[in-house]
Amino acid sequence: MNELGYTRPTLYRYLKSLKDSGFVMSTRGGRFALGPRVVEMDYLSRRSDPLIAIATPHLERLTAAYPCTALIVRWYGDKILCVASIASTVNPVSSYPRGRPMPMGRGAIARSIMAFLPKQRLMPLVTRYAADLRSVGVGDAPDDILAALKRVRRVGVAVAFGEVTPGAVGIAAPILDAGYPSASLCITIAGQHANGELIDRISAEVREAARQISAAAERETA
Amino acid sequence: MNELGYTRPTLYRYLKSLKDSGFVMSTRGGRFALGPRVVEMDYLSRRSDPLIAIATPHLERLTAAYPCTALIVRWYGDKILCVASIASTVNPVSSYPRGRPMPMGRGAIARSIMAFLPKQRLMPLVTRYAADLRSVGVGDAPDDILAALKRVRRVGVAVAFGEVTPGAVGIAAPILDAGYPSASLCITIAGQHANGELIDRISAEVREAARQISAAAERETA
DNA sequence: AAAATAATCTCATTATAAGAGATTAATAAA
DNA sequence: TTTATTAATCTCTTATAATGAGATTATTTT
Repeated sequence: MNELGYTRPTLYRYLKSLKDSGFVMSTRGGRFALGPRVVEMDYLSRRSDPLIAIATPHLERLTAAYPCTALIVRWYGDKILCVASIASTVNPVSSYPRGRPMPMGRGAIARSIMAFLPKQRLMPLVTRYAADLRSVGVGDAPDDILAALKRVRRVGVAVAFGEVTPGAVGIAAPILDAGYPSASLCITIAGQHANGELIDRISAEVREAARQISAAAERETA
Repeated sequence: MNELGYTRPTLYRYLKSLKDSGFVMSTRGGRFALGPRVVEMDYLSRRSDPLIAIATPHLERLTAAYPCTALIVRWYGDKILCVASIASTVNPVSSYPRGRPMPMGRGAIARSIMAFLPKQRLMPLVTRYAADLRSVGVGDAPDDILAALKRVRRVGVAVAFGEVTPGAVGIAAPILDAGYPSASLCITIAGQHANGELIDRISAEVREAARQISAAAERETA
């Protein structure tokens, strides 16, 4: 009542309706929690997402080849969200399970997507996240940032050192749908394992895997 | 329009509203899919569920000890749903990821819960799922079924051979909240590995783990 | 460039949700 | 066990918001 300003009978009906439809459930002590419908819907979402089906074998292959965490992160226009994640080790340096939001202004994933955005879509983001982008050393002026993103676009992968998780190196390449980024494939490795040669090798693999996923997804949804 | 009988402008608004709130997203070719909000909500649900937090170490311990799949299945009054699942092997005999509904009339999990239900809650289920219960050999008449459930209750675990997944043995014990079953802990092993001695050993572990989870959950939510 | 189709908007009507208050159930105190 | 207190649920009127017909604008297709 305090939070939403509705009266008792109204909230009673809301909660009853949400309970009856399974989106909310009541727990001990008159509390409420998200209900079974949420769990089922995410299951349906996972099962019906062609991107996850296509990408999973690649994530498995990459986590088998390197001690890393492999992620698929979807781009939803204004935010990015991990939708699939596999780790080689039980205690990975970086833990981004499905559903955990990722920052839009920092990290390899965000840059791998921004670098492939058309200028019109990109500029509002550069403005909005200017402080974040500056703080991680991408560039000070908008022109510097744009130049850095142009380099990412040319190379096809973005690399970030501890921008999202301290001590973790992220290597990400965009998954493109009709030329526009719809998601990103990212490999995260522990900073102490990382050296230039390893990063280059993983970068090449990530770029190629993202390319294959893009092509397969495009075939599927065409 | 065919499915729901609404007119075009109404469905346009529905879809727009669902898209704006992120529950639905549009995909290539004018199609729709479940959106980011669903994914985020399931993440919140996982993070805030004390049962999952408490049970996860037990699932990890059990999957490390035996080649099996360990599940936590929540009971929602009228249906049961897997909410947490860990497998020892990459290709487990039985695959029940989070969100996949489980049958209510068959299997160790269903029986482990039904056996601990008060008679008033139990009877409608026995009637509703009589055919299923009969088909898996629990009993023919309601009295036989009740007697079988009473045995489960005395022993504290339910064991089922290939009732849900052919070739899989399920061993389940209820997680009790204030004396009432709220979930079930289940270990699934491949039928060919199973022998009486192993099943007895796992049964004892499952019963004890479920007891510990119940006690810890009760302490948390009291 | 024109035609056809799909997407979005406007507005009057209708249906439905909101809140006030009453009633019933559940819990605590005597 | 009875009474007092609090919480949960229900009923009904009013006000609000959703609906669908049709118009308008955008997007493809020819």
